[in-house]
Amino acid sequence: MVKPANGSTKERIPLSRERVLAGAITVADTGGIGALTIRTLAQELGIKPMSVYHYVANKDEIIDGIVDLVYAEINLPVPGGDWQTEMRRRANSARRVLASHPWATPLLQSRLHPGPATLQHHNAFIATLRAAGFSVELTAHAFALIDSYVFGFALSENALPIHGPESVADTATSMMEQYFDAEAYPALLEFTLEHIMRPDYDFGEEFEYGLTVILDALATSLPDNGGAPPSQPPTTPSKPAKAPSGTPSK
Amino acid sequence: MVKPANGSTKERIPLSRERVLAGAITVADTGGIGALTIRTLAQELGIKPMSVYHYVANKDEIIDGIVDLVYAEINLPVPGGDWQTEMRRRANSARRVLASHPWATPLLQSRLHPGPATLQHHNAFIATLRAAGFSVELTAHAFALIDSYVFGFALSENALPIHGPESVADTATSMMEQYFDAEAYPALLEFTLEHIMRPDYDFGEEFEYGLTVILDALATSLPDNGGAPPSQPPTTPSKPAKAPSGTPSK
DNA sequence: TGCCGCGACCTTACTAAGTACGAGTGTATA
DNA sequence: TATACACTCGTACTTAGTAAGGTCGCGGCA
Repeated sequence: MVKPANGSTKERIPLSRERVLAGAITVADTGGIGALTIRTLAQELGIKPMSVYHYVANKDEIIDGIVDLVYAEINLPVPGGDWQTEMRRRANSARRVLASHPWATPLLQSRLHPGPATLQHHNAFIATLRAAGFSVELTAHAFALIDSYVFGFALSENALPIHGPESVADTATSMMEQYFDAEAYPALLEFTLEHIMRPDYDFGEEFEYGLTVILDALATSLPDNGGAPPSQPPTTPSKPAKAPSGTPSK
Repeated sequence: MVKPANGSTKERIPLSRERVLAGAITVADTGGIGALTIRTLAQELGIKPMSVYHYVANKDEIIDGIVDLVYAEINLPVPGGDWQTEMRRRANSARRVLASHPWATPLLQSRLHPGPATLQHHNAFIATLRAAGFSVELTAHAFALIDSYVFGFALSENALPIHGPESVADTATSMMEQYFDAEAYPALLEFTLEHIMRPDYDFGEEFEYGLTVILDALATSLPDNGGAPPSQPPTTPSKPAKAPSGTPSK
């Protein structure tokens, strides 16, 4: 009745949990998690809403599923490699991934049912530090510090109205305009005018600075800090001149 | 008829925007933002749903309003004071405030319509650093670094199932149990057993460590770093009392 | 061949939310 | 007393999630 896979219309790929979750990510990427409803998802998949429930128990399971898929996209650090390099690679990967799935940032940490990719990710993270000589305690410090920073940064970054220099400036302008006496906030005004609204302003560039600060600090806390000097923190000049993370690669 | 029988005197405190927002915070604190609906809010206030709309245009305005109230609760840093002390005080205050309003953390940065308390907060933050001799650029670094950390940490902390040592351990246990072969994640397992599940484990204690790392690093980046040695990063016995990176002495 | 069961997908319908519209009620002032 | 306005509420429309159960095609099996 409906249409057996005859000529004109599209071949019917059988639905699956994977297709459901992939569709959910597409919808969320396009319109935010707010746009992810069973109905929009069904539309994206070309099916009727209730069919989704053949593959997932409820919407929460969809959320858990796509969060795990996001974790799966993040580059895992490799235990045994130079830990700073690995941490830096993972951090940059995480930032990139979260930038392409902005809706995920507040969810990553808050799910109570971690999936396999999530567990594998945490496992690799911890293993990398332990293999580099971090004590359990220092690993805990590093975990909290790095991930608070990385996820917090992603949160801030994704909160920016739109990305790209010009739109930030536009937004800042209109914000300052409509919110009455900007003169009540002189420091904020100066900061906005002299920094945020500069044409070459790019908040994303701040990421490297903080990351370097954090990794260096952890390096000095390592017991066998074998003379390896910490990499230069990208001193005050804004550009962290392509941080060569001081440690020799193996 | 539901009304109390105090016919003559009008016990009824007149509704107001303030009461609406305060009620919204109460509801959100009790059951999370998910529990905040116009209907639950009306119930909390002892009124009917539509009455709310006399004081706010829509639910979004309620969210904007309560976010600004949360900012208002955070201790402002005082420009002119010792900047590390001020930053530390503000950070601890922010953490406390966010712990009492866990629903707010993902919202703080993402609102497009900052209220007066929000602007005042940012203004005080920036002014404090500028007054301490931070260049505009270093202020931007510090802003991104500190706030990413503070909000990121709050995000992680609030994501913990419940607060307090024992419940974390319980959760970790059940997580490891139900998620099949914990042996696929040996480092995670070790970490969980030897650290997370220790009876005296308290994630919150990590906060000071990271905050100190960050403030010290910023201190060394300050041009007039008047010989003041950075404070010791706390805990972690095994560490050389070495000044953190950035000292161009090398 | 005809029936059965099953997996995949769909129809209907119930409930909870946000909120538009406009009517009731009380108080202040003309 | 009449009019105006502020505040509050009743009704109803719309979009969510999802419970219950229906339909259809296919591959066994008597």
